[in-house]
Amino acid sequence: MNRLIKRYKMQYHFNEIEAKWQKYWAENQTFKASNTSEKPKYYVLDMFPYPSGAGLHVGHPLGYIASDIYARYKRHKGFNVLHPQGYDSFGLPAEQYAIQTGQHPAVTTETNIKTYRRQLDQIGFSFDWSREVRTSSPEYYKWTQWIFIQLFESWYNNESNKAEEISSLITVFASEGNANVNAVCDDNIEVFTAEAWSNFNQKEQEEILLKYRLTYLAETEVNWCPALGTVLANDEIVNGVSERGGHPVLRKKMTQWSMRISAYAERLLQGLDTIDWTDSLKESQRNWIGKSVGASVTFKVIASETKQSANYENQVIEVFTTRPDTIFGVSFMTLAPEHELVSQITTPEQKAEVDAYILATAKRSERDRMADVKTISGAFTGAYAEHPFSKEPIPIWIGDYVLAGYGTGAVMSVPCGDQRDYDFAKHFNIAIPNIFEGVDISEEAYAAKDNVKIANSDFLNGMNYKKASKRAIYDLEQLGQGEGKTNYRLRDAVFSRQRYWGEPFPVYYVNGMPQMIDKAHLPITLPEVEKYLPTETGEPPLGRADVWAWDTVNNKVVANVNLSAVEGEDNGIYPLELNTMPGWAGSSWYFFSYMEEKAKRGEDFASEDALNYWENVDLYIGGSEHATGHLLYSRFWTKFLKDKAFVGVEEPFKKLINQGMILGTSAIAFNITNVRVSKLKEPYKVDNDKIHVSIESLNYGRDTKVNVIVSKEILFESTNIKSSVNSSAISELHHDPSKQNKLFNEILNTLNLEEEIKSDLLEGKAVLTYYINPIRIDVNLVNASDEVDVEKFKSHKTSKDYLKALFISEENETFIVGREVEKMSKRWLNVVNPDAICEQYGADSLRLYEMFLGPLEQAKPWNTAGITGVHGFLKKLWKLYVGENGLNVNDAAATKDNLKTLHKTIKKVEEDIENFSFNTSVSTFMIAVNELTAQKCTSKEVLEPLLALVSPYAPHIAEELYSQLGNEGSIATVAFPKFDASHLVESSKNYPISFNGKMRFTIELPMDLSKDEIEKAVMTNEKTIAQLEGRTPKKVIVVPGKIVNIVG
RNA sequence: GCUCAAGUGGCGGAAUUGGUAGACGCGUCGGAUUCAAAAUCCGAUUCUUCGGAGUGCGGGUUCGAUUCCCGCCUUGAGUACCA
Repeated sequence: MNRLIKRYKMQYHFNEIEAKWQKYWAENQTFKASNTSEKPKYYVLDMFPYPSGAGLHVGHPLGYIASDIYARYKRHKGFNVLHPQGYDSFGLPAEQYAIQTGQHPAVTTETNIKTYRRQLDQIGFSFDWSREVRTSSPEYYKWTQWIFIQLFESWYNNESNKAEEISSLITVFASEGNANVNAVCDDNIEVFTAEAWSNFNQKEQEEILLKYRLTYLAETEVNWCPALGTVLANDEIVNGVSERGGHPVLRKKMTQWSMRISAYAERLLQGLDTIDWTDSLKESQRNWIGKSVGASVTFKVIASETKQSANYENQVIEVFTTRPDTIFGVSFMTLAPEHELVSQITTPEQKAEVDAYILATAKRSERDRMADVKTISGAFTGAYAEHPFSKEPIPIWIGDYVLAGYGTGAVMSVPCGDQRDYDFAKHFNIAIPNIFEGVDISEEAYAAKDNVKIANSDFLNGMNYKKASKRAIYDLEQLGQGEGKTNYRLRDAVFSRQRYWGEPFPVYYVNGMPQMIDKAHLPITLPEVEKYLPTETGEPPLGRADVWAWDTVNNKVVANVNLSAVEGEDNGIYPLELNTMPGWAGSSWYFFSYMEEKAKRGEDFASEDALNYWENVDLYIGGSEHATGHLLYSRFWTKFLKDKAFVGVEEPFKKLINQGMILGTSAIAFNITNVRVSKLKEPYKVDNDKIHVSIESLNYGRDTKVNVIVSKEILFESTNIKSSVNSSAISELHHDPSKQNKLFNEILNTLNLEEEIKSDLLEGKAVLTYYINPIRIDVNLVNASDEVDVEKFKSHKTSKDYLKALFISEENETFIVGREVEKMSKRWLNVVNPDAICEQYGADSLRLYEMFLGPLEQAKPWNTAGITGVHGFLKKLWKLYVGENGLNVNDAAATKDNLKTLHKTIKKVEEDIENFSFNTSVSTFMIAVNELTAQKCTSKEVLEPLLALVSPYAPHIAEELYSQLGNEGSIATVAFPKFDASHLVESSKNYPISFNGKMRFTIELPMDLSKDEIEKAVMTNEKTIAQLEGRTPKKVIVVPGKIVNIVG
């Protein structure tokens, strides 16, 4: 009995060990970061999760494990590490759940967070939970509201190139008007004098200031769905109706808050050069910002020679061009079919054609119009524009290759310099004037800017691109028909949402003008509502709140009944804003909040000391889907906060790594339905594995209700399907009666056919026909060899449709599924939950396996099959330290081989972590343990440092073994072992001997031989002589320490 | 269409500045142990006509190419014909 207990104690009981150390870490606050330290700082951050009701699946922790390894590694390397975690807990799913169930989103969010926390804790992350942040907690969103107010109180000064207090702008307005103000602001602001400013009433002044503020109210076009009472994103709309429910959607103007992110376009672009992000990510931000330098040019619309119409007067078309140097090459204008001028300038003769074209365009998606470059289409409006210099008439066309959403929605078309314009001109027989000296444009346009001189262009003749552009802009300015312009695609970001579960705005309205609530009264907390839907009058859910008015006398939120009912009467109580902030508000600055200890987040969102100490995030890991949303907005807010001296850094994230998606491996079985027997007109023919039949009569009378589920191999053998059936394929198959195999026989038996029909079938006078329909089987019912536990499947909750189905297994009675890699989702029954893995194999196995799957940044399929490999490794590791009779580790001197293995491992693991190549480290550990086991190593001198190497990857087992070696406390801050190259020095080398570059055999030679000595030794070797078969080599290449290559 | 990735055994994937392709793990096969199973351990495992061939395809540079260059093909992700 004692022996059994002892034996039990000596085994690797991961569940006990992991629970023990997780408790230890929590109780001892092992990973609590300090804001004062002698050590250098290092800030490792994950993109915080949205706590959904579904909980974590194995895809979520991938990035967390990687960042945790890095954080733990940095602690071993002597850094003061900040590695916090929190929740992005405002969001749509909680709200939708609330709409369905009436449960308060705060309640479901709290429940979900508990689940997430439990799941995260069981994986053993070294998070400093004392600094947790939740975007939906009032203590946190107080500061989100405060930042919003700061944006409202700021304008962007182009002279100083930063955001400044709005008061400085008011001072300028009062002293000299706005004529000399160089600000980022709305278009079309009227110039006023100081005197005019002081004569404006308060409301007029506020209206003007709003055009300058960094957050402002503006009319924005949105996709309004009246039936759902909400605004939809572009991809929520399919064919003009809502994806959910298919309700009509209309474009509607709404007054919404916007963020003047365009003010920061240039700095957001330039800042990319200073940060260590992947090129592809930087590139997508560059594309999103979309800078192009060129000119804006105004063309007057004129009547053509004969058609005179009043409509044309004073109409102009504004275009933006990056090639003002080619202005004399313009031979037509192209407007987007949606351009507002189209209806006004189209001549009666062209109206029918233009209308038809607009209608046709409206049916095409933007993606469609974009991807299809082969189909050239367009219509002539009948109207003309006047060339600004030559005064020649230029025909105005519409074409769907011009998009309304970009720039002005109009193009000056230069066919000789732009391939799309060229193709369009060719197609519609429009002139293609050549304005390039010595360039042949008979086949295609010449789009290059360099090494070409402009010709046939009046005063631009002989100039290059740069000079001609400059001159053209100068002359356009003289005419008042253009100016040099830098265009950014980046548009101001809409900041209002018609939702409940988001940050309320700290805003109330007096005479329709927004007023900010003073910082002292923040946070303005979410009011209670009885339903989370929009109001019947189309107001956002906050319109349902009864207590949602601002009392400016007592500075508190009061009941709506107190609002002045009578026009003109003012009791100091005003309506509050009904919109809430978008999801990205809270996530645009949370990384600064972590820098301060929770207890000290009162007076400021973080103290100056804390912000100065931690500066910015050293390493940020998250998904690439945030490339142009979160990662751009965070950079914007950081730059703004820097301008206002609230933080000290220009960029939030120094280094950024995207983890790849983990895909699911679906299990696919084949469902056979609609089984019929059909009489044939003439005998079937089989040709190239295809069965040709001519059916005389469908069925022998009836449709059978047989439902057959077939194992993969049986199906492939029995039918002409040769490889995997596409997951969505449904195909009708005629069964080849000559193949009287298991599938055929089993179906036949269940059909209970009359003898006559049966014999017809067997004689080939009739044919068996059925549909094959791939169905998914929950991956948790399938083992590593793709075998399904059929009995379990029949009783599983996902199988109710197949209760009466006939299962046809392989000859050996196993049931095999096909595999298909697709996105991991509930819908495909391929979700693997980390809980089950932690329970069965332990957190250390999960951590190692997620890393072992492949390179962090690549998308990869999850297949539980391989987890036994890493789990086996952990068991071997354990056995290396703990034998059946107790600890195997002693003070024995390390052998040369022991040290070689250890230092080889130190070197590789350190390199791997620095390069974020975690998958290769796991292999390295396996090799090290295999080698040390073979060497029967028991030396503490070797085995203790090995634990520090393993600790970032598999922290629980490392802690346990470290303590079993007699150490006190945690391994977490033990120094990372120092690599000593002297242990890897070899005295001989096993030289690969190649013939014409192909390795044939190896020869062991001392390392200190000279080139000639190596050549001699190799050439006199009998294997070489045998390989040469008497030939004399032309050349012998010797690279000492590397290779010998014999040519000839 | 454009941009960015990526194509290596049955599978996930290794391979330093160009120098032994397929490390490590899974799976499979064979063996040991066991009454049996689990667990564990050992061995084999790119293909091959046994000469060789081979890293998506076709060229090139080189003594030597998974790696560098040119041209293509396929897959994935993003996308906004950016004028």
